[in-house]
Amino acid sequence: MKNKEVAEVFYKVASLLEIKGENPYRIRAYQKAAQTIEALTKDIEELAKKGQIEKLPGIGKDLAGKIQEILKTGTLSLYEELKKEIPPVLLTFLEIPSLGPKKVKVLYEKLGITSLEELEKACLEHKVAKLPGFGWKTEENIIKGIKLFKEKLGRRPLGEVLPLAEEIIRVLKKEGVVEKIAVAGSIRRRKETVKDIDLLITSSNPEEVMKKITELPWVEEVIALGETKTSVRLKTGIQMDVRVVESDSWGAALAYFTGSKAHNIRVRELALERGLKINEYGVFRGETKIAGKTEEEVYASIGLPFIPPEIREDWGEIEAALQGKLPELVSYEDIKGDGHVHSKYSDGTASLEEILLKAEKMGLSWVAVCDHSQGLKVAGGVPIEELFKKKRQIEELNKRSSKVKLIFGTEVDILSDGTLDYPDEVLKEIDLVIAAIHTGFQQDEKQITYRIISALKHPLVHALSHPTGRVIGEREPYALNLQEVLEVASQYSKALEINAYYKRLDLNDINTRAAKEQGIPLLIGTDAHFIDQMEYLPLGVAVARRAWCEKKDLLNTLTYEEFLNWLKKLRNR
DNA sequence: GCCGTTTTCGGCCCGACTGTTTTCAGTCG
Repeated sequence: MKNKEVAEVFYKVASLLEIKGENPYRIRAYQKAAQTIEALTKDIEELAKKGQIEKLPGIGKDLAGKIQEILKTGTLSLYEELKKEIPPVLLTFLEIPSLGPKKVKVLYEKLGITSLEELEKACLEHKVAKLPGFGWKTEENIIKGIKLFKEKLGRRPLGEVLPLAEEIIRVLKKEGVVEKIAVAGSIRRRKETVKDIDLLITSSNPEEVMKKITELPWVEEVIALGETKTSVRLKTGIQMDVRVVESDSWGAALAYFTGSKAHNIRVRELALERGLKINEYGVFRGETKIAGKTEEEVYASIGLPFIPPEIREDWGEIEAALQGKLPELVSYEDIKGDGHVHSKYSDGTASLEEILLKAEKMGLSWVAVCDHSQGLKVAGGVPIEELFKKKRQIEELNKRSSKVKLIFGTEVDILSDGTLDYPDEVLKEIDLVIAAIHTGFQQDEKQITYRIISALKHPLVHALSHPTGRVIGEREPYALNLQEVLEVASQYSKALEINAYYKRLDLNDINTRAAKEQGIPLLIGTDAHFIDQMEYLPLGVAVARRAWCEKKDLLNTLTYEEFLNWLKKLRNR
């Protein structure tokens, strides 16, 4: 899949054109195309071969040609030309808060700055403040911005920020100054990483709310303080933006601040076609406000059904909504089991009893205990004799437990030659066999793909755990031909895991959607090594929802008996 | 650079806040 590479070139071209001061709509065209390509569930090379790229939204003759060029030559002549004009290091400047394309251009042209160090030095020597459009305040902000950038305070995993946002909401509710309060932005859309916390509030006393916000114990610094909008930086480094609106505008504001930007643009364009104007205050025909109190009302005003936040990405939801073909997304309430947790038998910290108890508290009816296999010594892989002790203990516990059942499973290691870490006569005694790669990450694409495909074809294997091996912000996916893996999984009806651990979320949203489109069964597993990590289950559901999954797409929605049946039937195929 | 039952040219989403200027550009979401 070259999709990511092609999108990356377009994003960079867009940014370079921005610094150059090009036509903003031309820039948007590149950004829009990059987004479209990034979100494709099909291989761009395949589409190109079939001559179908020009059918993609926002991609015309010119961009189609440029995609062909990238696929053919590995780069783009326009991009190479632009790099000669504008040093690509300036692209990193754009990530510094308070610096945008216009200011970066001035810094480069007037002071010849081409590195972060030079920029910092120029600020300290007060050369920057003297530039047109700059001042001492801007200079200060750039110095601060460089510091933040160096600390790499970019996007954080959702699983890290969501609990903080929820805690802040709890505290504000307790203070009693807010009427309605909700989180918006990419957190509400449940994107796997988020840049900031967006809070939306209604209150009869906005000033009081703003004051309370700036006084919260998590706040490090106040960035902006206005009548309806306040931005603060929290001690963890993340930014929080708060908007206070009239309750009459709640729905319009919530829709507006939930985004995504691309989704909002499409919604507004639709509104314009219908002679309406949408902003964060409401939907207007001329001067008359015709909607805004609820999100449902806002969507209805332009003839659309309510679109769930998780799929507001302009990945086809507008078209689906117009045709009445929106999916009925799976919900957390549909989930009956966790497909992958670890116990003390391997490197987990919880006993089987504790897992059972936790599952009951969470309202689950089954949990698959999939410990590591014998060879994975660093993760306390379970020797064969121990395995059967575990099996007996699970049977005992299941007899006594009526509400929750444990499933005897393993996360068997796929060895570097593609064979499995338990012999077949052992594997066939295990009710759920999930295969995974834990070693040899450096192997080339051919070998890793071969290993995974061999495992998927193995008649005793049910599923593949954390299929791409990525760890958010820490480790890239291993070299893998995912397209081939999907084809084999589909052909053999094997399940792919949505690993719900907050740093993995693997498969991710786009890949999950590709799997779903090929009819591949999906299994959410928290991969919990500590008992509380089972609470990451909703993050897995969020990935599934972002991938347009319905109840039928997830094995987790099956009852205990139904799931056991599925496991058995797969082996009898 | 894309796009089209008002169109093949002239549009292209919308507003808050800051900082630098004295009426608005730049940044951000």
